[in-house]
Amino acid sequence: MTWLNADQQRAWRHWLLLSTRLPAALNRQLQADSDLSLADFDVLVQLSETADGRVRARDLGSALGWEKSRLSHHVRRMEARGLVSRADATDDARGSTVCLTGAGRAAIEAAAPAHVHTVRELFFADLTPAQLQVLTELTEQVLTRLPDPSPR
Amino acid sequence: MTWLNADQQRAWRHWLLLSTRLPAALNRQLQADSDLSLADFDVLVQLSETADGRVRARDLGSALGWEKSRLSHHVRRMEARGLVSRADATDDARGSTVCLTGAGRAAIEAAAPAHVHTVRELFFADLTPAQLQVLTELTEQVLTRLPDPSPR
DNA sequence: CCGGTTTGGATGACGCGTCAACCAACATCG
DNA sequence: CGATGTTGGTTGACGCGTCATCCAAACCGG
Repeated sequence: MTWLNADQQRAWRHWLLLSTRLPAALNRQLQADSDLSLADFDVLVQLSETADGRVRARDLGSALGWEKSRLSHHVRRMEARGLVSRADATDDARGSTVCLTGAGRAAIEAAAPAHVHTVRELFFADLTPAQLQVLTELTEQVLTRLPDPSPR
Repeated sequence: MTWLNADQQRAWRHWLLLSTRLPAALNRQLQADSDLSLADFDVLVQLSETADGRVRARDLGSALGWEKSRLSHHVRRMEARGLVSRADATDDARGSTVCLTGAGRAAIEAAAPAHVHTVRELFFADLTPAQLQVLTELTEQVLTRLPDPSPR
């Protein structure tokens, strides 16, 4: 069996560290400043990008790359906090539609500036265009090799 | 306020996706093949790298970059499964020492080959040396800018 | 030596993410 | 039409990670 070589190990440990700490740092900032989680933010972004602030749950899930169970749990919690509401889909009696509430819209509008600022500051601040390009290629390349998350 | 430009957005979304899906994929593989989580694996690696398979809890926590509360919870769960045991530290009456059990050693030895193979396959397979170097620089660069996780 | 602070660790509560199971509404094809 | 899938969504259980809180031992200044 071949273990990773020294360079790979170094890259791998740093990657693992970064891919846990960066989201954690963003979460803390969002939570402290706006009482939202990163996942809340992602949901609100999707909803606020549509004209009427309503998205079919199925489409929301696939846009976010979430399992339907995860989406269901999360939307339930967000609904309890008044950020979104749920309605039945018009064209499919099984379906469900997630709707952005006024409070939800207010929350993301209040949260976005500071969040974007933090992302820029923590991640993009010192990245050269060359690094950015390599990063983009690299992530896309690895993502294509990942097994598709099976819709459970 | 300046939102991210198109390149940055693309890189950012891919990054976010990858930094959740790659660990998830590894977790699934480890779980399915060896009934271990990625976190279990990390703990076992640390323990198995010492001569006697014992590490002071404090040191284990800082080696992993974990909060002490997280470590405490995790070790408790691993202890319940027989992978590690706990003992009092000899030199400090407050201290606690985490010890690798026979079952723990067997578990990591059984899990390592397939796990390493998956990491290589999913992440390093098609990475060029140039990409690897940029990735290493980039992660180190960003990590230094991250606020230190306060030892709670 | 005594009082205050720091350190090492445990615990309970709570939000998050996955898995397994379930159910009702479509779809398909005999 | 009816049997047999498939799709959209929910729920419960459980492991994970953070926060807040607590406690005892160790350290440190006067």
